[in-house]
Amino acid sequence: MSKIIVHIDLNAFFVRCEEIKNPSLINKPVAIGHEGRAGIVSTCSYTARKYGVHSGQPMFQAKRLCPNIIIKEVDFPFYKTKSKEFYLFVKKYTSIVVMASIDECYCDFTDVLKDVKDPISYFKNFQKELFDKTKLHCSIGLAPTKFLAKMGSDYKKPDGFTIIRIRDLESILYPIPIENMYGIGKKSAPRLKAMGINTIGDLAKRFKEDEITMKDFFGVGFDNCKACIFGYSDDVISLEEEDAKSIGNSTTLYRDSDDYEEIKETLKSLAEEVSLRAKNEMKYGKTVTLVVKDSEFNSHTKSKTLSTPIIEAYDILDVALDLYAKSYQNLTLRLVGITLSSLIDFKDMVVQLSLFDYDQVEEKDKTRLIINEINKRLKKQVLKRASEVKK
DNA sequence: TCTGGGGTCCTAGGACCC
DNA sequence: TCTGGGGTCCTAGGACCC
Repeated sequence: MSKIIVHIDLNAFFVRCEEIKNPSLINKPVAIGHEGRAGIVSTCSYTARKYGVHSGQPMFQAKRLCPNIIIKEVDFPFYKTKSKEFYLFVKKYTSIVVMASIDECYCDFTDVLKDVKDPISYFKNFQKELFDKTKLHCSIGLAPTKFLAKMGSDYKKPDGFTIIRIRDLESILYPIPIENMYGIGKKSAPRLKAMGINTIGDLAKRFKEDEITMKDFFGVGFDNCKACIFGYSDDVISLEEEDAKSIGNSTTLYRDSDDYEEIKETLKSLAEEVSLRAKNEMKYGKTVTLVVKDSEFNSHTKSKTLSTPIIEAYDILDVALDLYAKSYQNLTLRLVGITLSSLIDFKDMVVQLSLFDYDQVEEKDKTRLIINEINKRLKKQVLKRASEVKK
């Protein structure tokens, strides 16, 4: 028996949130993003899309295409609140829900739909109720796998509902252009097209006829890709929280720069931000990566893995400055970023430390553990205060 | 004024150990 | 002194997604 996997996507989510805050924006061309240097469109309204505005576009281009466009700054705290409302709403329907990002989730409806005669009216009602309760719009995909459910929710927007069963692969999935397939990006799509593969159906055909070429193209992703397009890929919604693998912060400089002091100041605040987040998540990290973009927009990374995990801003900054001095002193930079990875949980750090004779632990490490504990308690207090204020 | 910022996963080469 | 194969870790880069 195949499962019933549902993918729910909140349509033009950021824009919709802004419309909820300010209903006069409804039916207007709206773009979310910032207007400064290097500003790009994060999301835009369906009205703006009619002018050719789309996400990822430089803001000045959006303004050129649509001079009346209304630009709103990203308001993450509010979007997170609405996202949480959405999650709790879905949770009332099925306990098996996992948010895949701020505006989409995967759910398992296998048990829930057992006795439902008419899933179409069931989900139409779901959409209506979601709108009544949260004022959010959504598209829904229902299928036996996560991949097909995702393709389903993308099939008709906004407010769409699409079922893709195995017997619908030919009629629904296969006509879809290859560039719209989840997992095929702007590098792979042209390469596939050059091979005469223009739709997912073409890809399926090629998988049947010429497995050798497909293995060569997809490498380790071959099995999964094949499973996706023939309808037997992953259908497990795991409720276990995945631990973050890295914590990073980057910023485009006010202007391209090779000025050591200016870059040092920027790196300092990036290191502070990374350190703060690492402390909030109770994670130490062993690897520091310095990310830069040069004035030609090429990305470069340099990383260093330490024997001792670190969390303090000055430690992170030390490594980042060292990497900078070694490799990028003479480069004019457009963007700089710092990422902390090879993360180790705070509680595992304590275990690691206790493996040593405690007297041998350096005084500064003891201090750090105490600082961390204080941060943890402070954070709890802040959250408590915040929830009290809300009430 | 050309092109953000947050991530994950994969590849490939080199160092090093057994 | 020469030979080789497996495994792990580190580093740099790149594709992709939201």
